[in-house]
Amino acid sequence: MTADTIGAAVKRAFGADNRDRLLREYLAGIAPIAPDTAWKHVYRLLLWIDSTTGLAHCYESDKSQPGRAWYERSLRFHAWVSASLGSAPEALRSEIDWLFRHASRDLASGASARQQERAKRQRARTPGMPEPGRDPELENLILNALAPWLQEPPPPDAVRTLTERIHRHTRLENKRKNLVGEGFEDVLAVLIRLLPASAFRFVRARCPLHDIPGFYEPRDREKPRIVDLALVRGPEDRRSLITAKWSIRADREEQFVSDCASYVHLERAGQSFDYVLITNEFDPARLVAAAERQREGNPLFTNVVHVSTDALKAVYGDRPSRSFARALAHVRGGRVESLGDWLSRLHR
DNA sequence: GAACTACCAGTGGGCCATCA
DNA sequence: TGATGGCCCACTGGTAGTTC
Repeated sequence: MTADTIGAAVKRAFGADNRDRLLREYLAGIAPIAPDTAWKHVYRLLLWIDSTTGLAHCYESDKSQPGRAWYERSLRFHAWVSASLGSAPEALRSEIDWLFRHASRDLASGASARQQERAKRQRARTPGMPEPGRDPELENLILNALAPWLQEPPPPDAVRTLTERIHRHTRLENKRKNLVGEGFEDVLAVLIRLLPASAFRFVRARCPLHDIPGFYEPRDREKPRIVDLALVRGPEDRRSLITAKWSIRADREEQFVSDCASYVHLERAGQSFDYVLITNEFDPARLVAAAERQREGNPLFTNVVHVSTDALKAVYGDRPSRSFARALAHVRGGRVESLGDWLSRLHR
């Protein structure tokens, strides 16, 4: 990659080009990937620490606060991930979240001097305006909290620099949402490509449906359907259309059915295909809903794949009740399978 | 070709209703 | 009353179309 292309990538540090560059950097020397270790790479690259609990994120932040039910489950998840990745619980932070940490680094290095110079010229044309980054309420909050330990007020510039950094940190967390969404698809695609003796002849993330062999172009003025991840494998060119969702919400569950109906509608080869859900969702009710969802009397999904069913077992604990027990029954029955098991079967 | 706008699809957060 | 489930929101990057 040339200096120019690195510069272009860093303009969108969380965009597809830079994600691709970072993934190649992370995976250099790792290939081939053993299927049963794929989940470790997914977690090392994408899993993060919830800053409000200090624990690895496995459920919504508000329900994982100390004292609430998911705090104990988050503690178990954090302990399990730490042990499984060979890390101390306190050190897990630096073991995971690789993609976000490196994209953030690129974002900081990409904040160009040229942009700052331009901002200076823009402000010079309209003098007397409030300075960017000033946040008097936040400044007061910090100064009041630290007052007992301060011998004298810090210089205004130092306070402003601190508030700017806090704002930058908050904005960065918002960028994670996009990174986890498309990054999950990217990570799965590269891991599948790096399986040993891969039997796949077609692996593409965010693939237009009509680019997959055996599907029609969109009709009339219909928009092209985009598939999260598409695979074609084996001597009979078996097709797998994969919806990859780090987490699931009820409003997205309806989309699974309509997407599948569109895929069936636009199939032209007259052959069946697999419709697969890959997720890191830990909510048992959502997993059960995905496992049991029907379409025309058959399971909607050919396979329901979780990044780590061992993590699910660890989180749910020894005495699961109600929906937790039901989700575990699907795990034990194989309806919800681990990423490693699914990859092992696929690439044989 | 650059800059801008509108729209889309993805995510987690958070509020609130329901249920056991 | 606390856990759970449903829904909507804000925010992001990507893309297509338009304007200059």
